[in-house]
Amino acid sequence: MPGRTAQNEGATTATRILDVAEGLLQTRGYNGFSYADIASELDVTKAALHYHFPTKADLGEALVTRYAERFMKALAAIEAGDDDPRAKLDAYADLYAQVLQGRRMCMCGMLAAEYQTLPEPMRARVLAFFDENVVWLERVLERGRVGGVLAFRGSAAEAAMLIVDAMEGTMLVSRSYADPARFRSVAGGLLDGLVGGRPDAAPTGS
Amino acid sequence: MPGRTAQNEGATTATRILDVAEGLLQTRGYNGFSYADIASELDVTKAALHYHFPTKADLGEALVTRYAERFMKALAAIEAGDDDPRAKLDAYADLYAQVLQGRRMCMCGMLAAEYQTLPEPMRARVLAFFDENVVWLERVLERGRVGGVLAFRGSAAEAAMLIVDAMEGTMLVSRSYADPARFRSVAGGLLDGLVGGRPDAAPTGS
DNA sequence: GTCTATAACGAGATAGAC
DNA sequence: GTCTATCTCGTTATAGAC
Repeated sequence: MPGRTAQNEGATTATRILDVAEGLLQTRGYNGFSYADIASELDVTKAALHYHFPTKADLGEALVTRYAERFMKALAAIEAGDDDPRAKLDAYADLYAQVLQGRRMCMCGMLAAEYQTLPEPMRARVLAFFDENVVWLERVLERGRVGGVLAFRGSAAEAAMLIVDAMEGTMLVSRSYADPARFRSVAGGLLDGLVGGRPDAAPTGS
Repeated sequence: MPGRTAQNEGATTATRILDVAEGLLQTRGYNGFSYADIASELDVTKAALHYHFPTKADLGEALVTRYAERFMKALAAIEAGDDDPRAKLDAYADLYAQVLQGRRMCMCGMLAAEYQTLPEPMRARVLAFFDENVVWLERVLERGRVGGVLAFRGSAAEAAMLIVDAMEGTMLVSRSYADPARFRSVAGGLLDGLVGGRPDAAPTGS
């Protein structure tokens, strides 16, 4: 990739703005960065940013829309693979683990914290992201149960919500410790305990 | 309680400031409220607030310190009870459920999202809060396992981290949906699946 | 301990030249 | 499409009277 810089020189300006703003949003939150921050990283003026994204609400909506679309494509890619259901769940957890690199939080988890301060269009996108995650997981879980390779208590919908919420939560906490290994340990332990798919290790000590 | 108002007229001014600021912090985040917001709710001037808490960092540190102390006292109260370990875990989840009323997020979960923008003293308090939660849970889990009433995979430390992280995560997501029932369902499902303590319902479909 | 007043700065946003 | 310049407002914080 010749000529590429940290700000992705080969891309359109709008895309480069989104790339920088995305990093700031996932690191500092929607209320934790300004147009001035983006401008200084890209070495352009604030006015130029307002040409591409007139208001911060416009920018925020574009950011969460792009993020959600990219995430759904990644889910579709996992879906298309020929792995077994447990491997799909591991791949799902790995999506979050990748985001956690560079001390980034899941964008929608971050926005969930700031939910009460968000413009309405952003709120709707955040909830849609969680809904779509739950639907995807529900399908994987249900198929795994029908196929006899996954076993879990309760409904697939409840298990799916638990997985989404636990991913967001352990990401949130592990990021504060700057410890991606903590995330991997907790996420792996959740999947082991929830759906099995491995030789059932006898609980120790009893 | 005669003479009490929503702003707790009977308390000292510093306490009333903390009460209002606490609600704002847990609802909107540290970067989502200002001294002007507190002043308008209490009907005092911003200057009066700065007398009690010179800087916002001072206020933030006082808030997280008070919150953590109160939470640890609640944990000690559960510890002192003669309930069985599973009941203690349910009581633990109920602490979070109570916070979620009024659309509030756990203060330290909220601050974990904003971690990168926090002054160092606040950061340390947030991590200490999580550490103390894990230590408390670890003890409950270990005693339950030794006593034969709890069974879970892996180490007590890993299970404790999973519980803390999942509580924070499901709180974060459920609050966006304004749906405390969602929290209760997911938190209950986690404890059922993780530690049992109930008749082992056979997984369906396999 | 609380007030008025204001300083000092940064945020989001716009006008108009180039 | 990007710039300079500017505007308005909100935010944190301080000085000094009461």
